[in-house]
Amino acid sequence: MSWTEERVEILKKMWGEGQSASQIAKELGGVTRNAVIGKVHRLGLSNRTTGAAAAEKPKAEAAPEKPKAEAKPKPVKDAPKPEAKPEPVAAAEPEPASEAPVVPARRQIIPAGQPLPPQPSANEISPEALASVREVEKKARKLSLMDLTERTCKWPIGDPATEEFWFCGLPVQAGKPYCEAHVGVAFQPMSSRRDRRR
DNA sequence: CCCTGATTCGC
DNA sequence: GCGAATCAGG
Repeated sequence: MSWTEERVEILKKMWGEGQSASQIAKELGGVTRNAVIGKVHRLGLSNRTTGAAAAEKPKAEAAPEKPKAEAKPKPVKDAPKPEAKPEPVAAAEPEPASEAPVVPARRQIIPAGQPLPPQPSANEISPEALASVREVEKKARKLSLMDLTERTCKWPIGDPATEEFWFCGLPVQAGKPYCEAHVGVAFQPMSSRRDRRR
């Protein structure tokens, strides 16, 4: 495979979207992530960070010193990875944009945007699934956030505010973000939409 | 061990 | 220009 304009366009687009080199390579096919990264660099569109420092590396090269790699200024902060998430946010306020003259005595608004983990609300989940979940949690690999990958169950266990918190980490079910047991409770049969009495 | 990007260097 | 090998790191 060669870098046709078309393929380069895809590369640029995906890289711009924050896709990883491996993902791009997968998409393009016929190339490895190394090839993608190499191309990215040759195209000069590496630093994906926003206001990344541009000018740098005033490194002087003249001394026949050791070709040992040194000085690797990498201010690149980890960009938030938009992984597959249950998208919690929903309410979209038009916001008249008019500023409030006086701050209300109290704010009754609870800070929204809570990435509340999809905890199994003790709803009507098949007792079977619940059982397997409890079982699975015993076997959880107890992975930290860093250890999560595309193929590790991302089901949170415990309270994030305590030491008692980790992720399941078992092998995920193809495609899904969770292991089989957790997929069972995460994606409900769509039947339990009991209308709440009001 | 899984993954990420960065760099080097023979081709 | 290309990309495998390697490096450095989460």
